[in-house]
Amino acid sequence: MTRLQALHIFTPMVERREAKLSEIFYALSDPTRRAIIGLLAERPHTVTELLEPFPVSLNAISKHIKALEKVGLIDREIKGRIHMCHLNTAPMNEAYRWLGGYEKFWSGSLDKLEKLLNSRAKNRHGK
Amino acid sequence: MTRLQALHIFTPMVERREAKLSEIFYALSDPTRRAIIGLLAERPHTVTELLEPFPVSLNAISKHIKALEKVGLIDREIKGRIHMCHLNTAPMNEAYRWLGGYEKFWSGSLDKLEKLLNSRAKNRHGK
DNA sequence: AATATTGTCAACCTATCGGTTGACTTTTGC
DNA sequence: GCAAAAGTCAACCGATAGGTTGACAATATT
Repeated sequence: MTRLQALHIFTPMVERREAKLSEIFYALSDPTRRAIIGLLAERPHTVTELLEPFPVSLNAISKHIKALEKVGLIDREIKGRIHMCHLNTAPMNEAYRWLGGYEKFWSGSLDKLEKLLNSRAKNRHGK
Repeated sequence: MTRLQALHIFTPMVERREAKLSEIFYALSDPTRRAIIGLLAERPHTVTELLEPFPVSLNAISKHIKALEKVGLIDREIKGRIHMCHLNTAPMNEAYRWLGGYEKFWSGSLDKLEKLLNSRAKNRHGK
């Protein structure tokens, strides 16, 4: 039983990280939300500025922003009635690293697989 | 109009790629499906083998497999009554590259973002 | 031939999602 | 002071997701 087969007896820590990963992937699964992220990658935007490109209501955008904020992809800076939205890519890093764990399959390089397996032990000391 | 603001006039090609990206992210947003992928990364599994670690019905797993198959993450090899499931990571590559487009934000190498990153967290050594 | 095994399909249930409209609060500008 | 502007909150709606149970088809086993 070396595999992660006992999903239901995951430790709370791993369980939480799994849940977080699910939320991040889900947040990124909506094209409007990804487009919002794209806009914020250029510069911070207000809510109405973020609304402008999309053929939906202000409320819909407000919800998307709230969803992105909840998973940490957006920081909100409130100044009077203006809500300035800033991109925070930190949560993406986790998803990126998860996918990166499978990079060996498409890179076609056995060296990379070796390197990955070797670096797995000391990975615990990262960050 | 340099930005991708006109989301609704995306070309069909880009539109399709966007849709595919949404599907992939969505497929990865479920912890059971990610765990299935983890198992298949070791070796191919039959449907019942994939069922074993999870406290759900066979039908539920069958649905997850079908979902993963639909987005191309699983190839099914049918031999008699046995359905052998193989992992196909190719679709992940697209999601990986999309996220990679934002790598600069957390790698801390872009001048425009130095300020933001510095204000948010202490500087880390480059890669 | 009879039975167990492997897996799908169909119907259903509940929860949630993304969208809407409408009412409301707070801030800003005239 | 008052109206416009910027957003949120609440309620609702149609679609869909993930789960279940039950029936079924097809292949192996005895």
